[in-house]
Amino acid sequence: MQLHKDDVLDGALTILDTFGLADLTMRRLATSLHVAPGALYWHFPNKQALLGALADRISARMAEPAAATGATEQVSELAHRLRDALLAHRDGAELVSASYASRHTAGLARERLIEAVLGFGLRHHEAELGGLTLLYYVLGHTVDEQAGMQLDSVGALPDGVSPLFDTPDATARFEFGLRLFVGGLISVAEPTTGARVDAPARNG
Amino acid sequence: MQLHKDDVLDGALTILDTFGLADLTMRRLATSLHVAPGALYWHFPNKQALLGALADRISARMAEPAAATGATEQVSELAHRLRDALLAHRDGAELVSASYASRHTAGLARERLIEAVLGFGLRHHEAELGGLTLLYYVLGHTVDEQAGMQLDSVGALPDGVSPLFDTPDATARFEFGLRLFVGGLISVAEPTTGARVDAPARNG
DNA sequence: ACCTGAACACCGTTCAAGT
DNA sequence: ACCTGAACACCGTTCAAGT
Repeated sequence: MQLHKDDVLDGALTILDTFGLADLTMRRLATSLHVAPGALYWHFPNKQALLGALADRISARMAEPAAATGATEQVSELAHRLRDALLAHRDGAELVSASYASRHTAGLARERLIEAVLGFGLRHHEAELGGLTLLYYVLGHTVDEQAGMQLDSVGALPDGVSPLFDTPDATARFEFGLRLFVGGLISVAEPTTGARVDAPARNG
Repeated sequence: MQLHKDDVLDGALTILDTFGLADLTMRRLATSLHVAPGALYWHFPNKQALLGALADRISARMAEPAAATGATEQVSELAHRLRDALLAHRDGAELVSASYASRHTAGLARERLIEAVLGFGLRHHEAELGGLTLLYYVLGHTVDEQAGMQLDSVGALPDGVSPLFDTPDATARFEFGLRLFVGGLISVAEPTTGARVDAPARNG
């Protein structure tokens, strides 16, 4: 049986979900696929590239543009979609975050977020920066949230004290940052002196 | 000659600046200090703790509260101070970011940022979330910026094409995110219907 | 084209034993 | 109290050689 790129990624995702990112090693992955470690290097040039491809798979649902109509709703929809995608896999946030930092990702989420930010009436250049800012927020928040879950589940925290990471309001906390971001976008979008459709006036 | 915690951190910082985070290994560090690898484990329980202490040293200048008077100015001052501290050492952003994620840091920057956000009139709980949001932004942006610098200097990019990371306007890009954030803080701080001193009205 | 075998040059961590 | 020696159980990557 021939080994394909997708088989490798399937195996990698299984190890990730079962044992976590620290245990996702080339040797372990090779063993689980019943091949020699060197075999993986025919399909991927190195481990970073493999992890990047895995990050892209985890972020796959970011390929679709936002369905909502308003700019605020689109931003919110995409941010939630990304967070949900990251939370769907053990260490998903850490993996995708690291892949973005090392530039071994296609950057689907980034593209989509920038598109949505464009809906606030910013120019290209500023929408790019705004989209990146949102990406940093979603990744940072979700890495933190997921790290907290791990600590909780491993019992590293004193009994009953999950100070920041009670799962009930993790979503509410996430949404606060989203409102903050949207408020910022609105304030940055409108020209210093009035004259925009639905947005309030700002003083310099 | 006795080995002290601070000697270990000095050595670690030298390796970090000279060779980067990937080459900062316990064995290499031990060699540079003329001790056996095991010696390090008398001073630090494990590598993560050592890196956390190093992150705290890099962030040391965040101990001092902001000197500026306005809330906006304080946030800006602290954000710049943190970014500057991270950029002062090779892979500084990556190291501090990882240490925050793994909770092996004292969280000086976090505390200071939350304090400054409090100046916008938010309640405790919201100021904490706002401070974290700002922390995510500064870390995310600076990791990205520093990673770009690395790629540039290693010549991994086609000649003359430093698409996002021309050092000239990296600071300007950073400040755009800051304005975005401050705008968001203002919009979140003011009660839904008018009645705040210097801030504009928002429609729900 | 795709993979194995075997090596190269490393890791972090532990722990008895020394001083 | 502080450190060495030596081991344990791993890593990522390369590459001649096989099919």
